[in-house]
Amino acid sequence: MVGVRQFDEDDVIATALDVFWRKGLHDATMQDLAAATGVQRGSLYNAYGDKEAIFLRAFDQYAAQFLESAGNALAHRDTTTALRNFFDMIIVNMTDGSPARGCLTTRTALDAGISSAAVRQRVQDVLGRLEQLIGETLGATPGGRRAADAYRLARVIVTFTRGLAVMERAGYSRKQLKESGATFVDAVVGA
Amino acid sequence: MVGVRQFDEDDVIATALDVFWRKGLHDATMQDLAAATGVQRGSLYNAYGDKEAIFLRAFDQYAAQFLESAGNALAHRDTTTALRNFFDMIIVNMTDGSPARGCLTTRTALDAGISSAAVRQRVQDVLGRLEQLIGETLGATPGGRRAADAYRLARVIVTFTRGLAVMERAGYSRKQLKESGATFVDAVVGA
DNA sequence: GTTATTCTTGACACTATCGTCAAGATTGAC
DNA sequence: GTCAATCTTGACGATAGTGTCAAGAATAAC
Repeated sequence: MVGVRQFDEDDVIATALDVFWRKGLHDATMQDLAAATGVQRGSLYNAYGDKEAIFLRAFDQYAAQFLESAGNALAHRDTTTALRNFFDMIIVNMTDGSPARGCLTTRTALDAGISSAAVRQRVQDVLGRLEQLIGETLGATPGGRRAADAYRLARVIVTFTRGLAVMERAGYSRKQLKESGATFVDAVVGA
Repeated sequence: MVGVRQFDEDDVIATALDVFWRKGLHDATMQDLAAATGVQRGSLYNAYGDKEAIFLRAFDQYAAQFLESAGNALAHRDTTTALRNFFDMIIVNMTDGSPARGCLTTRTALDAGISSAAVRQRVQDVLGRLEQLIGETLGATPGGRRAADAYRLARVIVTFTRGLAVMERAGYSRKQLKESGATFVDAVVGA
């Protein structure tokens, strides 16, 4: 290696994630990324190819961290506690920052101008793995549900979390989201 | 009146609604609207001012029709039946067309590049009125819930419908959405 | 210290979109 | 048929974004 890269790639991706999280893939421009990272547009093109490539790296990092947090939150013997933790985590994740950043996965799923198969696939992967995690949690309950029921319910829970992300964008406060989350958990699992 | 308008305003708004529904406020361009309606860009600017004004008209029409459909679907004595009808309506609404158009309200709520207070307000209005409709339905059940419970649950139901809209965008089929809807209704109300 | 390689930089060409405007076309009212 | 108001049309300037490229800067290896 000669003529060495002037910036730390991990830093750039982490900063890019923040930009994409706030603006969305479509609305974040290369100029935004250049300004936020302090790396010139040309260098970014040279290093990564194009905006989508940067997004994919950032999203992968986000997804890994997100799924790990979800897994941790769900790691409780008591299903109700596990789900409460999980919802707390989800809601904090989307209401964090000022102004709040919302949920990147949901924003990306709704981003109109995305035809990229790679991006769609990532979104589906995150949701699928989340479903899996929750399904395992529900099925593993001592004297728990039948597997089919657990996974059907897991999908309902994932769907509800997506709904929370939309409500956050619509202007509902963290407190309101938490109340809905609690009501949901009581209604669905507590019963 | 002299120099009379060459197009039918209702037709234009209806066509514009279709364009916005498919592309979103941000991604639909005046050129798209001009091409779809057959009315030149300049004429649209002359008649409506700008894109947002057209969107607001189209969205109002959409919201009125949507809330009426919701009200009809919910108009059943039996709460469970009412909710089933409601979810059928919602899911058909978002999976209709090919390719499916998704949910306009949800898309608009997530649209990143929207700073317009007017637009945000419309989204909140639709969700608020929907909550109201569902709350009334739940509260009106013979021997029904306490009002506070009904409205808290109504918000959970609205949230879940938003989740369905996201899942549709993520690639879930009408059939899968209906299954989740049914599971949700059973879990939340059937219990 | 020289070299060869890689990165950085700023300018460039291209495309898309917005909103505006003057000139022309249209038509109801008289 | 003429007039006057309104609509339509196509062109314009401005802005913003994309991706590319040649020239220059930096540095690891020798």
